[in-house]
Amino acid sequence: MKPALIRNGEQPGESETERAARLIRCAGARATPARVRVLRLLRSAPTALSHHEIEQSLGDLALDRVTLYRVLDWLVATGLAHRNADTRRTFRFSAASSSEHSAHTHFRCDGCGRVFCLDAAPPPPPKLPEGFLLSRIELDLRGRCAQCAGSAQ
Amino acid sequence: MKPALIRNGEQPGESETERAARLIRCAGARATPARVRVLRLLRSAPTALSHHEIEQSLGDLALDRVTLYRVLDWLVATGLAHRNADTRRTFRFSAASSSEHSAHTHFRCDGCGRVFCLDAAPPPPPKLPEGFLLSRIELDLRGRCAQCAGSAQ
DNA sequence: GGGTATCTGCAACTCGGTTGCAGATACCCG
DNA sequence: CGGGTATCTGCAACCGAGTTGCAGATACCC
Ligand SMILES: [Mn+2]
Ligand SMILES: [Mn+2]
Ligand SMILES: [Zn+2]
Ligand SMILES: [Zn+2]
Repeated sequence: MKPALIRNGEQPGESETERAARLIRCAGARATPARVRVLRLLRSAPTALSHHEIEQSLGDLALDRVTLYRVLDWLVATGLAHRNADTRRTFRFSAASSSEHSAHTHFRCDGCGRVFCLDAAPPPPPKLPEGFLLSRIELDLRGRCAQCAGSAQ
Repeated sequence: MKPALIRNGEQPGESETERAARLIRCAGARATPARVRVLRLLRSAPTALSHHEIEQSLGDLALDRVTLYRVLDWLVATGLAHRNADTRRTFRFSAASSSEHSAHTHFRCDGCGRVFCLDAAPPPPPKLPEGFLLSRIELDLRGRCAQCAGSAQ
């Protein structure tokens, strides 16, 4: 609708869609509807989303299954998103935020498999065996989320 | 070969095989060769093992694929082993040791996917959102193991 | 607007894990 | 020690998440 006259850099007045498109072009790729929709969704999600949840959330705007996988892979490869396997061994994706890049705290629900990002203080880096290279510290809490703890056992 | 005269409790002179069999019977199940072999292997492994690695390690004593899955599931259900998904979304299994039951530190290699158990100090329990139930704290270090850091990038 | 490298959609595939069921066997009991 | 039975094993078929190859579409440079 509204023509995007902006080219680059922070734009306080831009919509979330415009912002997602700009981030994608800055990463050196075409701002296709598929990429824009997925990145916008990830950036507004409160928890890390699975491929299936993303498909659901896109509703009638849904992409082909494979295209969604490729979009997600590309977002991860460029660093615009993170990927990790949840307790049920499916990948979950979250938008990379500038504040979070080396340490992070997650709560993983053993009931529903969801992953919640918590703003807890990252633990101090420990000593590693000789030759090991550390790139990321994650504090991983496991148990049951409020919803799953409330219902059955 | 040697008849197992022991019934229960710690037995300093017993072999690793006898010890595994006793642990299984104490958990209320039959000490079948399949269970004994797998538990013995897990208890002697320095890292958490994948289903495939276990199959390989058993060599000519290998079980049916499905039986191995069921043995592993049973070990996890009784608490004799732990299961977690590695960075490549495959499950890895490790013997439960008495010293480790609520907090644990792992190093996950992004190169080969292996999981190393480290004896690092467990972080202090953080505060959770209302209604969340905590069962396990795990400090999760990610990067490259000595072997993978040594070779290609 | 047109040309082209990039992207999308479809079909077919791989891989880790699960389910159902019929035949084997560890262990309880005498 | 055997025999009976609940438990365990092996096979075949299945499932869902993720990947690959390729032909047709399209964002973006000009
Ligand atoms: Mn996160
Ligand atoms: Mn461990
Ligand atoms: Zn839950
Ligand atoms: Zn490695």
